[in-house]
Amino acid sequence: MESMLSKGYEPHEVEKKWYTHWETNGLFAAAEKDDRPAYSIVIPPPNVTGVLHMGHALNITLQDILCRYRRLCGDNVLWMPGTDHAGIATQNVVERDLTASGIDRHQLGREKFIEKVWQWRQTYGSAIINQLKKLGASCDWQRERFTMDEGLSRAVKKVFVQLHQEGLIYKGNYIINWCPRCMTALADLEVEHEDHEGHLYHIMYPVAGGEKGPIVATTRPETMLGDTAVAVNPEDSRYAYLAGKEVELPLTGRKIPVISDKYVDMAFGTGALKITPAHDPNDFEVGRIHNLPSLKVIGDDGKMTAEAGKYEGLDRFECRKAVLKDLEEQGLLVKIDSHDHAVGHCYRCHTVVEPNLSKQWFVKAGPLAEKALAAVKTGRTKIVPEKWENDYYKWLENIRDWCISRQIWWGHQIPAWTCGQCGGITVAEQTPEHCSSCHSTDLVQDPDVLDTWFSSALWPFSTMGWPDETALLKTFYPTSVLVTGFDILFFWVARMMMMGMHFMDDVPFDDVYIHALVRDEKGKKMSKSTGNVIDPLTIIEKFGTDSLRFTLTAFAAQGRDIKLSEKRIEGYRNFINKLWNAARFSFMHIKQNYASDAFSDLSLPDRWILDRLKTVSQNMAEALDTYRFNDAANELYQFVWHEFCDWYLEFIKPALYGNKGDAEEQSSKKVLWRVLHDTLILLHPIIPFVTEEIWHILPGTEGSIMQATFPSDKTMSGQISLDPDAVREMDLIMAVITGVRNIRGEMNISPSKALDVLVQTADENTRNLLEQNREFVIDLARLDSFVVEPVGEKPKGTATAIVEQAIISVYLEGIIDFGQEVARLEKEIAKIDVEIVKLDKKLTNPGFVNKAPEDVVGKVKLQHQEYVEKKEKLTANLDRFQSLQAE
RNA sequence: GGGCGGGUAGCUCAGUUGGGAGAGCAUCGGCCUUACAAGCCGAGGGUCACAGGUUCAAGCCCUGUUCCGCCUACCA
Repeated sequence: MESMLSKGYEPHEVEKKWYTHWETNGLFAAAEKDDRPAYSIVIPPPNVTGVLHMGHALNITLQDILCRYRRLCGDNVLWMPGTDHAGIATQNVVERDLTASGIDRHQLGREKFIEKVWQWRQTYGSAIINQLKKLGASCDWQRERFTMDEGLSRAVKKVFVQLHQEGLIYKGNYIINWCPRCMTALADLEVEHEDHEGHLYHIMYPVAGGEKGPIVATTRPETMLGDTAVAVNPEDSRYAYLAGKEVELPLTGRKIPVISDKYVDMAFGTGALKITPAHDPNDFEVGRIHNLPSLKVIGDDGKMTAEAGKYEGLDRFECRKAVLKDLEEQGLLVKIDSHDHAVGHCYRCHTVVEPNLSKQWFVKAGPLAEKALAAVKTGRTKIVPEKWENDYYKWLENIRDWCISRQIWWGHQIPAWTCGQCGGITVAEQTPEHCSSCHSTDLVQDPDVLDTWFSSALWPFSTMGWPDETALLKTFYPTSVLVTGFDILFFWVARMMMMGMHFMDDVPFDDVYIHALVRDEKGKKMSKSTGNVIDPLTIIEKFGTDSLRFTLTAFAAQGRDIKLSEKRIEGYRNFINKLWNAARFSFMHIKQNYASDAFSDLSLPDRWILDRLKTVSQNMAEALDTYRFNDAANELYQFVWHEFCDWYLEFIKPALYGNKGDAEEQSSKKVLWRVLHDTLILLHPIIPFVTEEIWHILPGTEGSIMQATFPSDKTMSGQISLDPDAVREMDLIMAVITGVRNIRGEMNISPSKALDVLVQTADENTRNLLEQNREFVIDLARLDSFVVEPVGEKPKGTATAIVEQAIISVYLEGIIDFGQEVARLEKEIAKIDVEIVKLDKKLTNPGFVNKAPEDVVGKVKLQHQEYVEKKEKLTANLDRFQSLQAE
């Protein structure tokens, strides 16, 4: 069989084979009702038009690890998959496609356009899903959902109607963020602020009659055309003379009042503030209080309106230039200061957002936020790492109403109808026949659609069939954990909490695990425009999925971003290959099923590796239970490579080759089978493909490794117990071997040259231990002779290493120049001296000896003594060498 | 403006109640030892950003400084 196994692991065929196998055999399927404990995760639905990026890869890998792990633990696992309709993003994509063929969506009309988008989804919507599958995602694909599905749309309507009835959704005229390119309103969250070096323009507004008046300061001079007042602080003596007067608004000929409001900061700018209620949220508020008219001078298309007079039709930024030029000509532009300020951009197309007066729908967020806040404060839902809880609190405590209407076509159309007769609004789940106010049938549905995040907020329960009371909800809601990046903590997590508490009367998830962002090797956010993206699919093509998964897992430390480079992935690809080869080697010797064989005649390495296996299993479980993914990965890496491969396999080779007698051969084969078997299961959640492949070659396994049982006290059934004696004893044996190897390496002695070694120690236990395991030492240190004796005559012409109490002497006569050994010993002694000085300082400090806990003092004393003894032995040797040299 | 995170080996980062500074990669030396050169054996390398403080003891706790990153905000 081993001849069938290639020398290097080749992932591609293996991955395809097993993914198909898992899926067609229903191994990802959750049971709606079941006696097993339920474990559930809803996927953060990727945009239906999206392409897989590293963020997804990390996010999916971590969820898949948890799901596979919980299945191995015997849970009934539901991983609910699906996609998000991503209103603005998707509409933009399809529009761009139309534009390419010279069509405007308005030519097409709403219905045709939406049809086009559905077609688009039909064609490309499965792309992202297939990419998730390439990552090995073990989602229950039979249950895949889409936010525009019939069922989910029903949930959206029901939520909208109920919130409206409860007064938590309202329509009103307010300042909102407007993207002139997407031609839609945006929520506050959807605006990305960037610091810009801008200017603060000081403009003189003459008092009526042309005399000098107040000077206002603004960063957006074009908005002056929409000013309806100038405000000053009532306590500002500089402007007292203006109270109640009017000033002339330059370039317009309009007269506007000077009003007093203590909102104005006397210290900022000139202390006189222009008021533009239609284009600034603060001004809007001031205008409301003072009953000022609102004048909209910037249109929804970003061009100046008729209200802007001669500037009509100019782009807003062109208009800024024109206004400044005209003001300058009239001598009214007093001064220009440079001024840094934040400018809002659309998070979808990066156009500068315009605050605009507009009639929109809003969610009254306060009451919903309270419950969401309490759920985390009381610990009902735990956010991991905990530090994110603060951000969560802060945002919810200062939450503002949420603008949910979007002026696009792709999305859930708002279930509200305006009456052509009385103007009343009827909100209903089903298309109403009559106006709820005047009973007219002249009804037109609101053309706007809802914010995509409105429907994603319902995801944890809408995907499970809500508003019906389904078995799925009963079994799996609340979900066990939500795994996501911090960038959507507010967008999505907080809103799911609000909706979950309000409509399900319970949190949507017990835990929230917030993972890092994946960046490039320089720490920059990966983006297409910067061209620094590492494409997961390319990586998979090159290194295989398991390599990518293991890399991401090993770097998924809590609270820090992941800087990824190909070099790293290559390193973990080597690990996969190492595992593959260890298995290949094992299968040269394991030809039968040892599953039910009791252990007997265990050698020291056997006992040791079983102890390590058990410890690692426990650590692995603990790490995954607390979302310390990197710890889990590193623990396994260390164990597999540096304990199992580097030591255990080397130790048992002679036994496997039959050089140690039948009993030890059988014993080691049984243990090898068990360790390989359990290690594969431990690794499977992180690297599912290679483990499944090896699993099927391992004699005695049945079915998929997905159906195996995670190693625990139960499965180890008392056969494998912690064995601290074995660990201690092995540490000594390994130290002796390393001591000899060290001398060999430092002295440049060829590895093929077998050495003669003498170990002297007064400790009888150590002598017995070394005698009992002498074959191991001889094999791994490559010795010709190995003598163990009580301390006696010091040998001549040897290099020395000290392990615990034992003096290891390697005969060098005829091999090496003794001067080299002198240098080596001096170096070694110098190192020990540093340690002794450090420990001396502690022990001569009365504060330490008196105040430190006894065990700590004891430990230091012991350590000190050990170093001193070691030094004495090395020094004695050094002396002999020096005298030898002198001869 | 407010808040948060970070600064540990050449690089990327671990370091969970304060008690012997770690890993991977890179570097250097030696090896085709019949699972693996995507490998094996060994070695070197750190004033834990800086300055104070608490403590017998600080990478870890406190204060300040500095640099970097991010989030958030209606001072025009």
